[in-house]
Amino acid sequence: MTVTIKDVAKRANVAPSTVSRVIADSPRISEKTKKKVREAMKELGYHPNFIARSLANKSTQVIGLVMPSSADKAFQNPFFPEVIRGISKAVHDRQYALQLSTGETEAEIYDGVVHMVQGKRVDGVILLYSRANDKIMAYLQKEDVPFVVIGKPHKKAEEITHVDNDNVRAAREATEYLIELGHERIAFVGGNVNLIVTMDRLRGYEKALKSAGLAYRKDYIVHEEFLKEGGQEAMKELLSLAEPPTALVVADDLMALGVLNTLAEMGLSVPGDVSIVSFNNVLLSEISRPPLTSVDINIFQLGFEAARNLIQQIENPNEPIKRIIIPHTLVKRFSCDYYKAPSQ
Amino acid sequence: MTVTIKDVAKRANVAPSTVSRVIADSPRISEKTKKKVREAMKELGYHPNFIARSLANKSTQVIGLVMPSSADKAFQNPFFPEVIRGISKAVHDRQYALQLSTGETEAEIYDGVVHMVQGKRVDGVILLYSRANDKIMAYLQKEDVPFVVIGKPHKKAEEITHVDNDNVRAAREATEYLIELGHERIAFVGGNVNLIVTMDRLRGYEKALKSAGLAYRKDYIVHEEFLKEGGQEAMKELLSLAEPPTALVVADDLMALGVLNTLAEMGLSVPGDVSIVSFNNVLLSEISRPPLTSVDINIFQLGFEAARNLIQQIENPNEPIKRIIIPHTLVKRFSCDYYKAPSQ
DNA sequence: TTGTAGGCGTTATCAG
DNA sequence: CTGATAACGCCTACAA
Repeated sequence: MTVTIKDVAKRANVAPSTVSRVIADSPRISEKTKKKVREAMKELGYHPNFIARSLANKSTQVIGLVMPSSADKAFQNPFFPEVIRGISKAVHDRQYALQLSTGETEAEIYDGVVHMVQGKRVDGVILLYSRANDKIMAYLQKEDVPFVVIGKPHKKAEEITHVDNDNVRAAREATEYLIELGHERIAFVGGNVNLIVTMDRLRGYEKALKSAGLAYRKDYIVHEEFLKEGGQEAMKELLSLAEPPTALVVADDLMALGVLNTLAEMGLSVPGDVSIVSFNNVLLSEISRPPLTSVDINIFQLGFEAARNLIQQIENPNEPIKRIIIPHTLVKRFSCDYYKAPSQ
Repeated sequence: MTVTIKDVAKRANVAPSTVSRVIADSPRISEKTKKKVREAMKELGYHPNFIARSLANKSTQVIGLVMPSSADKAFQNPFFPEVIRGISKAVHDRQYALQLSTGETEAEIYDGVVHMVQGKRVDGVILLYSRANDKIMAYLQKEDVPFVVIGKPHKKAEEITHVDNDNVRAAREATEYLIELGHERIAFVGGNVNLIVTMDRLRGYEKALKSAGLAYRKDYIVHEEFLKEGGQEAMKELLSLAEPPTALVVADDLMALGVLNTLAEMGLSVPGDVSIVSFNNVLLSEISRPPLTSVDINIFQLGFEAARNLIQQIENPNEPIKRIIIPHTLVKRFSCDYYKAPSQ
């Protein structure tokens, strides 16, 4: 039925092993036979069987991708298509394939990962998120599976290859930008508290306040997820304080969109009444109203480097642990303005 | 190194084939030996090797997913995470894995698909989009690979299993809703003209106009992609007509978001000056300003059914061709209002 | 009910 | 430079 290496071998009057070598483009085969074999392959319409190769090789040329729980609204974040685009790019040239984790709940996803790892379906794994006490990460580490995480591991970051932004600095700079504009009452609107990226950005925000000599107020820190039902409450509370903030540092663009709309509903204008700076600089930030000032974290690059380094790690077992920091830049649009003292 | 079926066999004092049968839960093995073998598996930490199984079986339990070109902004559409969520759900229970097509350009993606099909890496394929003259679809058909498309195939739809909405009807109903509100000057803002879904929705729009006795005007049809640089131009032109439309049927929520912002920039209010109804009802439509009236097309279900049917097709070779229509419903929010004659 | 043996399509190790 | 031959880990007749 399917044409195999043997058929090609017969057709070209050589041994199967020779055909195999031609496929691998071994330098120890004469150009003449190579040509002969290649012709036979063409004529028969031969295509190597990856599965058989994998079995013999103990290498699948497949990389597993682990997304956060799809039950989570975070799944809808445009961050993911974009990292995947980067990963896909890096992976395509080197002939690797991508396999996606499946399942809705955390438990299901965990099982899925165990399955694809134990079943030897993948050579390595990329974790597309990083949060505190992640079972999957612990598992991968225990099993000594090649993997890289996008984001900073919660613990033992120096033992795990990861690709990240300097989120502390990014957040500090974003906050400093607002300070430069004259704002003194700046609030922080974070996402899921378990995500390391949230923690880091919060720390950067803190640092900026501190070095500017501004007070760090607990009531200025909000961690609701604005995309959830009723998530607007915390936002409303924040702006009903006796001394409401005049500027917000928002965890990411999708959340910023939610914030933008809550503000509009409350009759507050951006950047007129409140300035906003957010993160990620996805498509959304351009087409929002007003277009968002956002920290571009080079999502594509995050994915690209993660994949590139994972492949290196797979192909070279004693590749050292690495920490790769992708640069960021503040993209100024129209969601920030100078602080204006309220006209009494 | 790795523990195989043989190791388990020795440990349990049975033949490898017996172990194999236990894995498959063959009814022709006594409960007693089953238990014995299972204990041995546990003790040794055995996990079946999927690759080896695939080779022997000629079945990989993997489904390939083909996304549109990631060079395309369409890639950022929240439609995709959501279909994938549905697919993932359907696939997880039945122990199938998902493989993603890689590559940026169309040519790269085509190559990728050929690779994964010829390399026997997948048992079947789901096409996550449908457009006119798609090389990939033609290829899959020619090679007789089990596949299903999400959306309606351009040609020979009766020969290809597909999962779709009745987009013609959906668009007609959406348009009729605007007509009921008193609108007579209704424009259509479509996405990529090559996508079948765009064509169908345009047809539905046309039908609604026709049966309401309203004129179908060419200058009311716009097909720019609003997410592109300069895509707002067509929009502006549309609204600068001598008789500008008072309502818009917009291809999908993401585009609607862009339209919303272009309108705001032009100083037009929604739904005050212009009413908008769009499609897909993704998260975005809830958090946009105003929240969008949108046709819910049950994206999750589209993915779920596609996967379910593909698996049936894979496991039962003479499964008939099917056309599955997922129901839709108009979700009314705040982007539509009654037509108000302009105060002279 | 269970064991034996051959095969799935490649690659790798030896010879030559 | 090329050819046998034995794996890779599992499945499935066919036997027993």
